[in-house]
Amino acid sequence: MLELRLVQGSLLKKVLEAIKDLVTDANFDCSATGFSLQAMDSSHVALVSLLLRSEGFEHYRCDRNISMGMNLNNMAKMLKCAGNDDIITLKADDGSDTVTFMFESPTQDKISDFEMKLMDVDSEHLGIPEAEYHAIVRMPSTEFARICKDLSSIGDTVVISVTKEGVKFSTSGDIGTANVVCRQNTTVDKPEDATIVEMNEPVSLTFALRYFNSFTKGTPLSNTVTISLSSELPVVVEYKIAEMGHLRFYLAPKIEEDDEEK
Amino acid sequence: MLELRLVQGSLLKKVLEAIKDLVTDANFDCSATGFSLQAMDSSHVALVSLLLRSEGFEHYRCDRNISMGMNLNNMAKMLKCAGNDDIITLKADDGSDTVTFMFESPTQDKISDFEMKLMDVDSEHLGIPEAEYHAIVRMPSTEFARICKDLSSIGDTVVISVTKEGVKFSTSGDIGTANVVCRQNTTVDKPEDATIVEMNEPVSLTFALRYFNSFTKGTPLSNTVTISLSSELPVVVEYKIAEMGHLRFYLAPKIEEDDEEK
DNA sequence: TTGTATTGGA
DNA sequence: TCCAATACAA
Repeated sequence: MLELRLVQGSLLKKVLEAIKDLVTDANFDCSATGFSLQAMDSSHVALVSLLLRSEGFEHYRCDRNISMGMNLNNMAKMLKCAGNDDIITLKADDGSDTVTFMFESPTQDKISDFEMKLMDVDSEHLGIPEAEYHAIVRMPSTEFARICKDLSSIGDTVVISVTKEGVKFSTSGDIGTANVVCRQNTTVDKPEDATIVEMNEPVSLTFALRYFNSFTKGTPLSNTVTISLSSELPVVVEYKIAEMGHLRFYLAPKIEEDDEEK
Repeated sequence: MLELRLVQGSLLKKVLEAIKDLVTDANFDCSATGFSLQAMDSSHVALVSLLLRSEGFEHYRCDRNISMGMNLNNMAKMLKCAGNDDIITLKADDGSDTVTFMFESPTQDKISDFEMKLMDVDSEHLGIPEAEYHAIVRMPSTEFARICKDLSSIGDTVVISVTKEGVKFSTSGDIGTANVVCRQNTTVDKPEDATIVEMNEPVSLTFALRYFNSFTKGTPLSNTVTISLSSELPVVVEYKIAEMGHLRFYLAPKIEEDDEEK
């Protein structure tokens, strides 16, 4: 028996909007610790990792560990039927091959339940080692999204270079080249507007922009985004989910010697 | 060496949005006087004329007259990467075949530079004689845009008739006919809401509506539009650019005896 | 709450 | 290619 009651149901809606374009099918893993997901994107290049800790739920009952395979597009379709202020309760009976989403309007005047078939999804649960990163950049999530979108109108790849002074995003394409420099900047009115660079070693890595533009679908989840970089390691783009956990995206850098795939 | 610093960068963004659909490639001409462009539309029927006077720039350095050929779609793409509050600086070194757009965010925390290749563009710099017009109509630019859009759902051509009382826009098509009359009207709260008709002689001219619907892309540049008409002369549709200059569109009237081109 | 920007559809 | 509906920002 599984029953998870999430008062701020919009969080789950946003999470699905953020990952459904990247991952089509995935297993949600429930344990006493929380509700989590780990999946490769459909092209098997990027990794998505979601954690919603049990403490973040108003009610969290998970009798035994369970893994539920879902089609994320279908799940997103159902969650779209929940109001943004609705309380969402996720239920599954032991041994059932379905999951039920219940939506309660704030006034309790409208109660909906949507039942969705579960599916078998191959899961390769990759252990992600905790790593020390050469550089960690925190910046407003909207600004990061804007930069990724702008640069992708010029080129296909982005070079992210971090120095003490700040972080530089560069690209080049047929019509020209572009560089966007964000200076470290902590003297802002609101702390979420700050751009903070923690750097142990300068680092400069190249990535495919199209994945970044998928990652930035996570923007509605948090005002800030954290980008962790080390040479040779996948970059981590993390959106904190208030009081509950995080949504993280991992993407391996392009190696210089790589030819452009076309 | 060329360096033009425009504090209100959104102006340049709007200018490019206004002309990029009409003209694909054009030469920007820089002289001590200002930054200007003159180009025929791709079907060689309408003429676009832009002037941004040097006094309107915060900093204007143009060592020698220079003509820079640009693909306006590519230039618009790059300018879209500037924030609306950004300061835009346009730079070109002597003899260089590229131009650089620099965008500074208001807080100076984000500095971007975009480099674009220049191109050779055939330019036929037509002298546009200053003319006396039979009638000059000034009206709210949004109203003019609305009329052009509305009429183009009925017919392909518009007859603009100016009398002392006001201006009439007429069209007819398969499904019927339409007349929109705007009366001279200066008793309004805001001066930009006025419709003013200066008329020496009544005039009635016919134009292809599709060009007018391109011209009205200039609407964001100014609250008012000025339409200058004389029989036998191209109409001038002018959007003033505050403190800097203007964007003008010229279109020859259809002659009554003309068959419909199709 | 309004106006604007973006996205999806015709 | 253009327009409408929607989502977002001011």
